[in-house]
Amino acid sequence: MGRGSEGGPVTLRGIAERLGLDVSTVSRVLNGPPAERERAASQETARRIRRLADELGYRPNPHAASLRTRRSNLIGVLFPQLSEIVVATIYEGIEAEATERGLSTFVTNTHDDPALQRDRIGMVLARRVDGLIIGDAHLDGAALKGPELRDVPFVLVNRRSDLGGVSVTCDDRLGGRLVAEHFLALGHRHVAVVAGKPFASTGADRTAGFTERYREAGLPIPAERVSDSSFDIAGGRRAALELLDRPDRPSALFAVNDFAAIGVAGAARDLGLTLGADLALAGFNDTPLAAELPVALTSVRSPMTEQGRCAVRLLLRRIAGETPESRVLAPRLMVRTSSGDPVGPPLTSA
Amino acid sequence: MGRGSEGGPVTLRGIAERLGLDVSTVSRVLNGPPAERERAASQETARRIRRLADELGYRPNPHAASLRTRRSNLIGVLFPQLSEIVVATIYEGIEAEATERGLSTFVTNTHDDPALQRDRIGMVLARRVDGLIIGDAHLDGAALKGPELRDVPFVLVNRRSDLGGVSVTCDDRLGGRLVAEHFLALGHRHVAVVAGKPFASTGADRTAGFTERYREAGLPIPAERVSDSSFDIAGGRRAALELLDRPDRPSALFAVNDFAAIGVAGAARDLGLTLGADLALAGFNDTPLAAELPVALTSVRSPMTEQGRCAVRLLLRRIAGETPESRVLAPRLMVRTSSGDPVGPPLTSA
DNA sequence: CACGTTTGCCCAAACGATTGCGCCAAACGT
DNA sequence: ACGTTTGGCGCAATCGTTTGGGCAAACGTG
Repeated sequence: MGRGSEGGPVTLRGIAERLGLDVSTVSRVLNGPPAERERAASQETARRIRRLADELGYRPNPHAASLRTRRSNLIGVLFPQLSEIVVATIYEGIEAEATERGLSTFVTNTHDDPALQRDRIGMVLARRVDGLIIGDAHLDGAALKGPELRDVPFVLVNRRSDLGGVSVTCDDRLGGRLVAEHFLALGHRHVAVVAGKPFASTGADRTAGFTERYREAGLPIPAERVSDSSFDIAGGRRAALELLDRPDRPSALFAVNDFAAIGVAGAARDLGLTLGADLALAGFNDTPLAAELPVALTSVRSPMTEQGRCAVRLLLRRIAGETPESRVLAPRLMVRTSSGDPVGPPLTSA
Repeated sequence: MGRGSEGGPVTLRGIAERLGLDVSTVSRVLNGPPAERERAASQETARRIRRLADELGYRPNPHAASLRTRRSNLIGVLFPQLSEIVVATIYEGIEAEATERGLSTFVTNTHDDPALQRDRIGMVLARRVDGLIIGDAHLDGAALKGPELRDVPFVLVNRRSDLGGVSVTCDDRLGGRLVAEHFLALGHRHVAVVAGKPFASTGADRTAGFTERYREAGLPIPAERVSDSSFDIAGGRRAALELLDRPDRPSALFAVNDFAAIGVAGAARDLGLTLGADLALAGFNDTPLAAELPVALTSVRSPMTEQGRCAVRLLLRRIAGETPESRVLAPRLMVRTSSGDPVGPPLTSA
């Protein structure tokens, strides 16, 4: 960018002047909607414009355009923590789809702190984004109620909210059921859940699906067998110690997240339990790590990149004024060594 | 944003009109540099302006400002892949520091593909960023030579380039030496390296530091004991199989990255080797995972968040026209179970 | 040949801020 | 009493686009 061998800056005006044309003509040819690009000038003129623009390396100034059109082609993306691989992977999908569609993204971490959530929403709105993708929603939708979001399109991703709003999520409830089904088939009667944070629909729904299925099988899971936790290794470890270090130890454990599951695995090892033999374990998300762990981890695969891409597509439709349906993507159970062999006859009541 | 109970849009002009003032006055009071904020209006007027701005929820339009000032307060950030935790963590540092300083970031993945790198540099420049943080540099600096970067400030992070340019990195060479030192102290004569991609200074320098130290100790490492790899689990596994599945198996292995190390661990397991006993292993980056693995991984801790923050600070100085020194942050060796006990007398020639 | 209709362009007004300059009145110095 | 500051503002140009109107010439039609 800069000036093209003098003759004025490389802007529409610069080009227009060199060519003895008006900026409007140049604008229409270079940046106009396809229809206008054709009709705006003669073949010959259009060619000259495009050639010069090319030579000078013209790039439309997005600030000027946004100022005029009130459209920034920018979207804001909120996540609790980008260094979590699940989140990072979803974001990769978002970024890929956004780039393909000519959008740029601002992404920011809110650490699940409601104050930060509001704050960052304010920041991205101040940047005049066209819409938001919210990946850190809490079930109560606290940060979503603010007046700022009244008339800005947004979609939720990964986590839904009880407040409603367009969202794209994995079918977490079904994912939980799949694990329950698997454990039931293996004959596990006493099971427990490392449930994640209660404000996150991911953990809550996975837990709900799992317990629901066990209830249906006539084996309701007592409350003390469901332990909240953070979604990281340390959280899984803590919860596991609580659940496992007691006489009536469950024979199978469902961690709603692979990292929590890794923590569980660590705790199990510390307690002298062998995964797959003394304890069946399943995680969620089928992180690249899962299959590579010393004892390969049974996990529910959820389409993360696709979730991100989908969120962008839905957001674009929202921006266009539509109100698309929320999307729920199908999970798939990946059975591996950690869930071990049957410990008894199948308990599936179906 | 919108209109504040009618009376015009919430812009400087809107506010000025309601107050019977000129936009310039309002601008200076609200957005001017601290010095002007004081002198621009009387205490009383300033108060009225600020009150109304507050009531209406005024937010300066960044597009308008950028158009005028040619300063966008935007920076572009390039990384190979954000779903890699090392990268994601560095980015967290960048994002935090940037936000604190009123900057927003565009971050994008280039997958170490030179074509994509150029492409994305073009994209962020088209967005008129004030500067770039480049986290995907190749040693040959291929993507850095383009004319686009001639007059845009940038700093490298994580990886340096042979072309020079301001960078902030971990002292990777020293990190490699630390591991070598450790292995030597444990008496390992036959060692090997999972070296990462040769175009990344991280892997190259860590490998160089390691081999250098062994050479100094009079135990040069033959070339076939240094195996290139990708930085992920699969890469580590492949390289490890190549290095370990042979009669003259090394007794210690240095993987230049924790994920590669995890891959190595997997391969070792498959070969029936016990980490810490049959094979000493060290990784790099001290990922949160390292300490939590079934066999806790010895790893070199590198200050990742700090690297990100530092990059932003350096970039700001570059933008201000200075030419700060590159920074090299100190690594620290975290010894854990995976490197095991001594296998012989110390070999340290020092 | 008169009369619509394209074609091919130009005019000019936005969009919302920033900033050098100028102006007027009151306060001040001598 | 008369310049000179200084405080407190306003004027107006500018950044680079977009876009609804025009307007003349060329063209098609009857």
